[in-house]
Amino acid sequence: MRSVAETRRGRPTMNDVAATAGVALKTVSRVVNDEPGVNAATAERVRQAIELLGYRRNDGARVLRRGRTASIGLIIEDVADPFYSGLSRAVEDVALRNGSLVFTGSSGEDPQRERALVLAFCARRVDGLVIVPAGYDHGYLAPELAAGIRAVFADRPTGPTPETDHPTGPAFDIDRPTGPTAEADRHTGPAVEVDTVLCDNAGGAATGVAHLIAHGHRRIAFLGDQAAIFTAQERLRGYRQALEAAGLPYDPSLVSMGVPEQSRVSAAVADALALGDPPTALFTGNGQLTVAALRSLPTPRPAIVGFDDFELADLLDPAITVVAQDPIGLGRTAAELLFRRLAGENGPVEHIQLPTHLIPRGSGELPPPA
Amino acid sequence: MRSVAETRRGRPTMNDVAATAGVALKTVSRVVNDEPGVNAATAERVRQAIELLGYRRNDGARVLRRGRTASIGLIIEDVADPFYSGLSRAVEDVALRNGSLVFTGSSGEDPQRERALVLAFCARRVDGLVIVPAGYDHGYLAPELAAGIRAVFADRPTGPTPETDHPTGPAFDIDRPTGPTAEADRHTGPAVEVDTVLCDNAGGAATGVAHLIAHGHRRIAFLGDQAAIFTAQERLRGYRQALEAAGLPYDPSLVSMGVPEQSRVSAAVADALALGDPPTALFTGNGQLTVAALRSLPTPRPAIVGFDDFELADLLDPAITVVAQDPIGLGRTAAELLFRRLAGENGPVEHIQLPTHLIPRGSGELPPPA
DNA sequence: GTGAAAGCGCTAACAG
DNA sequence: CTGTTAGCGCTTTCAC
Repeated sequence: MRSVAETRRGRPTMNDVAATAGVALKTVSRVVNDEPGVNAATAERVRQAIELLGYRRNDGARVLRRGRTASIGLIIEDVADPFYSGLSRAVEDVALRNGSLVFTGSSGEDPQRERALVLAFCARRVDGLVIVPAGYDHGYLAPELAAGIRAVFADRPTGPTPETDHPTGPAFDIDRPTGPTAEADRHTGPAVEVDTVLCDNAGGAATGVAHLIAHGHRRIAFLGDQAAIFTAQERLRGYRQALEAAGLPYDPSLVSMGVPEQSRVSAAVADALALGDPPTALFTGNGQLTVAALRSLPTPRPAIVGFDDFELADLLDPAITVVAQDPIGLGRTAAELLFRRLAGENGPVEHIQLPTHLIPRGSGELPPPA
Repeated sequence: MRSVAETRRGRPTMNDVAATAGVALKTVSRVVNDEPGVNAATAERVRQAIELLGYRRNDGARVLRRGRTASIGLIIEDVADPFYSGLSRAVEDVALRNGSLVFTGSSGEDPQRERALVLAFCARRVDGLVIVPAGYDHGYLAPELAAGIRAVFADRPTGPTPETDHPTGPAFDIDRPTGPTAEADRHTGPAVEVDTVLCDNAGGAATGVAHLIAHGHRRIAFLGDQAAIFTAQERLRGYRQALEAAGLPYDPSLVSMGVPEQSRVSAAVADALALGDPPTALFTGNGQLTVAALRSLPTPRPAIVGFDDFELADLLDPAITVVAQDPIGLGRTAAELLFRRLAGENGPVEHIQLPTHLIPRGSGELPPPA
């Protein structure tokens, strides 16, 4: 046995500390982990050796022995998106409160990358996962779940895409079917049953559209995210529900689904306004789309209501009426559910839905042009 | 030796796979790691066993054996702040490209939490760290650095705060000395020498203030973040440089440093405008402060230039002139430097400075009232 | 109170 | 091409 850490390369180990303090390995372990049953003087000697050597416990080795890693994985679409960064922060806070560290990864709406990240996290033996899924097929999760890794889906569910239930019909801008979400991602593995925390996408969108209808609009354009994304589908569904409830026809030429890029949005807006019977109001399906639409619309802008609140919505002129969801609540709820599961709560699978609320600020209360 | 995984609790191990496939442990290891020198048929048999058992390599054990964890830690102030979320995403992308995973933690400007997070990451034996420091004293890092963990500081440096070199004097709003950054955080440990990537805070602020001066302003208020924060100090320094270069006096009653909360900012703005000789223009020290100031200022707003670009700055009326820094560039540069270090590049400590640039949009070109 | 031995799941270094 | 042995740094079990 080597006497002092100097001899070794790399970090000092418990063995080094033990040798320096002149005690057995196990005693060091007891001190490091605050286990009872160590003589105060001995403990002090050990602490000095720890200080001297700059020893720090190797949690990797500890984990290997104990099983639990005290870390969770978080997969979102993009940390840089304010919606997900709020969610992230909430998850992180809950994790910290539960003594857990967080691995974060951005899928960028790519199911392959989502899968790779999840599996990488699982290989690190995270205790659990909070996933905002990019794809629908999570068969790859089955062995992990079977092995005891807990997962909670946030913002979007897993399972068969409801897409086919709500055909969007021809749109005034063609959706790109080439997005990464579109390929090879339908039911190729066993379905997984997991806890889910969503917000009321359809209800929120219906509320927003009904608000425009209440202010006299009868032709309302809908600008949505890629049709393959669950929330985009649900919000479109809400739009249709609101129209139907008001006895208004559904006109596919008023609907555009696709990537939330400025160029696409500008084109979609231009196309809509060029229609023979143009819309007098616009409902946008998420924060990015709202902002992009604002950049595209001629001034004075027509009436607009957006899904998602965003910073400065209140400072624009007119201020922007939005259907706000609660990304922090979403993250917190999902993470808390995860930690309850990890703590041993083994009830049936939960599906939680969070409410949205309309914030009237001006842009949604504009009347149609006379 | 147990024959099949069924007998065991938890996940199957290489041993289980070996038993199932009827080969030795090492052969499984070779297959799992794509090492050469395995008979195709044998490899296939192993792969089938892997599939059958749902085996997934335990990277924790692998790490224990190999030393490198293929993970890095990222400590920022708050993921939910757009500046840091952009930086995060950039770090994450570089890490992914280098086959590494990212632990993320938000310090919330609390040096204690920063320290706790860093040490937790180190206990997990991350290979390296990208740190946006909340405090100045990083003596606690010394043993980790000595043990071979590499660290790069981003956005802010370590070491003695330059605060005393640039006294702010009395301010029109009193800075809260109670912030977590203020306490017990000065030079209590050995100084550490680490790579640093900053942006040109002083130069950027000077450019912004000079821009206002060029448009005829002679009394310009400065609204900064907490005086203990490096970037806040540097930007104030730039403000003073610009005044000096223009032969304008420095008037402490025009300067307010403190937390970027709406209530404080509103009070600061009100106080400034209530002065006998009020400012005709405002320079704000970061994105949060700019937004809070916009909410506080009477309309029509006086001239304003903000440090940091922000979404929708171009959509306000007038659009907001800003000194833009590049959070993505900051994150990318820091992460790339870190991975170069991890790859063995052992040159002298680097201190990289990234440029800022002025984006004139209208608010900074307003003349003083006649 | 303290310690010795075994082993978590894997890879490195050698055999065969 | 395949297998055996040792041991990464720690915790667990049980003996002293």
